Amino acid sequence: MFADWPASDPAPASVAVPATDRRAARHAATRQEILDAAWAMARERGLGSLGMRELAAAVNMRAPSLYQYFGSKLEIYDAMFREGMGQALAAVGGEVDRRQGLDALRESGRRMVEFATSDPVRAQLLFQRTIPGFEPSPESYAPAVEMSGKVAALIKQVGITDPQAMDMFTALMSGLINQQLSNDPGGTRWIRLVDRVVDMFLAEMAPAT
Amino acid sequence: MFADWPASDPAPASVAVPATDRRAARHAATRQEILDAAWAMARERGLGSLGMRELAAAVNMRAPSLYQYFGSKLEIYDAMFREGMGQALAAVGGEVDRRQGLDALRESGRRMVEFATSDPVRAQLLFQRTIPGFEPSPESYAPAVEMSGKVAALIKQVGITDPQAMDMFTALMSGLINQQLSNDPGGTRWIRLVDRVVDMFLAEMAPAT
DNA sequence: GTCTATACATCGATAGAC
DNA sequence: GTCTATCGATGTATAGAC
Repeated sequence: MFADWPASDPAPASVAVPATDRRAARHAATRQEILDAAWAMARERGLGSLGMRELAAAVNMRAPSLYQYFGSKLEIYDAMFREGMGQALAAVGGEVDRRQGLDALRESGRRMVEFATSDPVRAQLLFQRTIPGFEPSPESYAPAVEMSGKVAALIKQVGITDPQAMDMFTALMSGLINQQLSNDPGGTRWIRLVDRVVDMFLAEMAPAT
Repeated sequence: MFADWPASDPAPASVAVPATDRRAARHAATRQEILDAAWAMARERGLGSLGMRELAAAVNMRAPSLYQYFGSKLEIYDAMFREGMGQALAAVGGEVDRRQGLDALRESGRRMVEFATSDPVRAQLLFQRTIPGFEPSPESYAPAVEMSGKVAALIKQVGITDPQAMDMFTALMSGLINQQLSNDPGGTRWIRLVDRVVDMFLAEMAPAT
């Protein structure tokens, strides 16, 4: 179920794909090389400081050649977003599917916070809207919708019927992530509050449980 | 106490200030005009899309003239940050000083969330670190430290001694703000959860109260 | 002192040769 | 499919008009 967004996804419709399978595979491989280099560059010099010339140099190309693989710089961001959201879905949903009830909800919270804080640049791309002009395409955003559905199902599964529960839960996790990244990057000051916050949430939502 | 960061603050040391008071006043006024135009432009086209030529045109100047008032584009961002943080301190601290106990803490939470969500661009500048190369100067950041101290005092004042209380409270407010801005800009979907979240926080921290 | 014209390096992106 | 050359736009430095 989570294999729908593999790292080596073929190119989107906006870029022409060569006819033969051989060429298509090579094209996809080069595309992935560029993406990997883009992640490395973004982590080194900041997400907003991606430069086409420098990115091209990192994969032994000149800048114009990149446009054979991506229609624009924003399309590179979109591909990164798609990749990152797929990872988020896998990280939060995968293990959680094998647990039940409160344990699963607690684990999903832990994984959400750990996933987001373990890669600040990825979190900036996925959860803040910070690149001028960039908005993820619906296809790239799809995993986020699926993940949201999974969390909603978890909440319902533990017997919480409060319609505000989902919004509160996402806000709590988002707050921990935000503070951790903003005020203690690389540390654990807010990460270690996750279990306590989830328990606080449960006490508010399902006092009987 | 909050008048220390008036909107018409004199120019920082990095830009030469004219000798006479007359000229200094005119200089400060023009500086403020530029800042106001910068806020307007940022709200219209996005914080990261501030352009020097366009900003200059908005105040009937050419781009190089702006450098008489600000040493660089990042210095404009810094002045905006300073102004915004002053407003944050005034919004959160001002009224709260006149209340006491739980009421004051609740009100500070409300005001924090309302302040941040009422101007998304300002919130992006103050609370996300999103402009490539920009970091607020210590002088501009000072109101944030003072505000943080005020909230800590509020928490202590209601009898909460838990050392994690401050981190949890800021995370809760930050999460509401984050979700509101990201997923329902202009709406109230998370804003209206503030009181409930604060109560949940109080129940966790001071069950006896 | 204030503002401008000019210039320059760099950016994302395009055209066309090979 | 990759290149060189180039375009228009950007942030910014400088020289000089008034």
